[in-house]
Amino acid sequence: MSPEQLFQLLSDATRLRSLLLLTTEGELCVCELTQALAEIQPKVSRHLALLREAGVIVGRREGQWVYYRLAPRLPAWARRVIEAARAGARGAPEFERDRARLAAMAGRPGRRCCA
Amino acid sequence: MSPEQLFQLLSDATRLRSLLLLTTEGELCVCELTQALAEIQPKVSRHLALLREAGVIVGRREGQWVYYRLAPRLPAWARRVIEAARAGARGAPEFERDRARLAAMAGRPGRRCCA
DNA sequence: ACCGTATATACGATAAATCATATATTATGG
DNA sequence: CCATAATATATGATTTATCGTATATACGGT
Repeated sequence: MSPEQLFQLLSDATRLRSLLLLTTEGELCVCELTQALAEIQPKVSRHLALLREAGVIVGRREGQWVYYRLAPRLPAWARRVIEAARAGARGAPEFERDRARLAAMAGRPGRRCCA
Repeated sequence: MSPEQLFQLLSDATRLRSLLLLTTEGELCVCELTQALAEIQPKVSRHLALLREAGVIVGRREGQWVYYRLAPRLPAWARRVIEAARAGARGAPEFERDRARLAAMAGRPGRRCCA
C-alpha cells in the first residue's frame, strides 16, 4: 500500500464517502452503503471491491450480507490520512446527507429496530 | 479545498513527489524540482500549476526563478494528510532517489556552493 | 428444486487525466 | 535590441477511470 495508491483510491467520491461512513460506523453491509450513498448497487459494490483488493477494507460474509470494515492491519500512516480526511469532511453537506440517509434507513440487517 | 480534490491531486506520482520534497525542503524552484524528479520541465511545471491553482502550494518569483512552497493558508487537516503521506513514503526508494538527486544537484540557484 | 434478496462481475461506452512535443512568456545579461 | 535561461501554456494523442446495464453467483426460506 503506497501513499500514491491510497490517494488514488480516496480520490473518488463513492469510495471516499464509503470509507468515511465505515470509519464512523465501524461496520456496514453493502445494502446499507448503497442506501446511505443513494447510489446503485453495482457501483457501490465495484468501488468496495477496489478498496478491498487494495487492502484498505476487509469483508466478512454473514448470511446473505457482506459486512465491510476498515482493514485491521491498515498501516498507521494510512489511518492518519483517513482521520485527517474525516476532519476535512466535517460539516460538508455531501457527507452529512450520507449519515442522515443511513440513520433514516429502515430494516437494516442485524439491527434491532428498537433497542 | 475538499478532501476529494486534495486526494485527486496527491494521486499522481509527479505531484506527490514534488509536494513531499517541498515539505522537507521548504522552498524549491522549478528547475530544482525538475532535476530532483528527473522529469522534463513542462511536465513538472504543469503539475505544479495544478497544485497552485488548487491552493496547495504558492509560487514566488525571484528573478528568472519561481520558488514554490506549501501554501501557508493550507487547512490543518490537509497538512495532516501530507504529513501522514510523508510517513508512508519513508524509506521508499522512489522518494529517496529524489532527495539524493536534489542533494547532488550542482549550481542550485540562491545557494552558496560552500556554506 | 425454486424463488427472492444480496452481492459480485462482465461489458461496451463515455469521460477524464496524462503525456511529449512545440511554442509562448518573462527575466537577465550583453 | 538580441540571445539565453527559466518557466508557463497549447495541442493532439494516448491511456486510464468511471459509468450504467446486464448478468452471474451466493445464500435463505418455502
